[in-house]
Amino acid sequence: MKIPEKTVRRLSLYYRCLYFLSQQGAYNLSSKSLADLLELEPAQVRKDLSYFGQFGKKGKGYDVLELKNEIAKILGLEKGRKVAIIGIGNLGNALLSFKGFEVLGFQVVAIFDNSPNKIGKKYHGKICQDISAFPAIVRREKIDIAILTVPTESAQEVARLVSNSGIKAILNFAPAHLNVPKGVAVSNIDLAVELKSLSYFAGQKQ
Amino acid sequence: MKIPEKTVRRLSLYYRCLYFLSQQGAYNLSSKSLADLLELEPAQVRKDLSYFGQFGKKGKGYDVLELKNEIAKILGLEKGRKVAIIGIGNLGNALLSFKGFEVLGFQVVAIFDNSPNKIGKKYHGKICQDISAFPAIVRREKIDIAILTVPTESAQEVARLVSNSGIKAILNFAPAHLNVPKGVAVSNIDLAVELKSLSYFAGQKQ
DNA sequence: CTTCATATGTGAAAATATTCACATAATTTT
DNA sequence: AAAATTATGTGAATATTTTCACATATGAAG
Repeated sequence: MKIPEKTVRRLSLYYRCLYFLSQQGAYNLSSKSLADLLELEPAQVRKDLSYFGQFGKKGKGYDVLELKNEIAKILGLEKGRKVAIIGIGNLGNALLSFKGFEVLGFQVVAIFDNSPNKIGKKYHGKICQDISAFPAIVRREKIDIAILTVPTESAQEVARLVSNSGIKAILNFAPAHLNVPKGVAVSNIDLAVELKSLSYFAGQKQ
Repeated sequence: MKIPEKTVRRLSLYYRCLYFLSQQGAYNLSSKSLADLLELEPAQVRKDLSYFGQFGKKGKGYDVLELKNEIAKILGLEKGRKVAIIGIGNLGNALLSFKGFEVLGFQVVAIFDNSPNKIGKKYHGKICQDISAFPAIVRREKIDIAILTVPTESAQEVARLVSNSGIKAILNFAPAHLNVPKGVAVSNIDLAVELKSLSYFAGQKQ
């Protein structure tokens, strides 16, 4: 069955809540209490989960830890996804310094650039590789996700290289629409889009 | 009329395309060519624009510069939105070093933190202010948008302070759901959500 | 053991969003 | 100047997503 992308995004949010709740020692919760935390409808939570199975108990609710683990399984988090960062500029470096990857279950196994000044140098303990070695290293290291922090001009070219290397998921920070083959998922993080949307709503509301 | 949020987000994408096209000297385009650039349907483009007026010419298409300016007007970009950054850690600093704000038509007019070590110090030419001065400075500087780069634990508290100061738009980088009064727009940029969604699709596709 | 309260899972209904298809008009071609 | 081509704007149709509402099951209380 085709799962709505919004459902998948909400699963990440559910996971975050369940993670915090489990840390706080909660062991049971209802779709209503989870929904309340995220300002959603209880039915939405139940419908989202129902795409993947039956995880609750009637009259009782969900076991926090169990549901958290089920969602981790659905999202493929228990596999310990391997990530590559391409483009070691300001943003790439900032991401490298981000300690949260491990906690999230992601592992940065390789970093790439095309600048001779950077190739071979160490950044946060990792040696920057030549982007031309990308396809080989993807295969060797079994990389799952590529994070693109390259200049806008080269984003499309790099996206093609990445797709051709067999990567199925790209997180793109460049403000550009990437054309990729069917079967490759692209998420875009675009500060400009967020700010402009907010600008609209700032003018609108009230 | 209530405009779909997805429409507003697409307007930002249209704007970006139009900006590039105008730089390349293009002066006219059809809904089809704009749609092709973003892998959308032409009817989608026309419908999105139709919420705000009639900007095209039958048999001809749209004037690139004119449409770009119309969208800027719709999004409130010609007003030169004023932005504050709250939380001058790694991420806040990285954003401060981002040169793109001005190009986007946004202006960082104030930066805030609550740490005595940071208050009064200069970061990228701007003096870090005490967060407790936020409400007064918002009013004085007429700030439109607050960017939150604070730790997850304090995000909700800061969001409340920000909302109470009359801010109508928040860009939140903390991995937390913010409860804000109706009328305040929140956009979330959450690396974890993006990575987890991609993890799902990386497992799925092919 | 029976009743009451709680809460899931899910078809059906409602609400939203997208796409179709066409009347209309501008432009180009012959 | 007529015909052909192009392309908008928009109601209607379709598709998708969300919400409702209820049958069903569990646990607690009396």
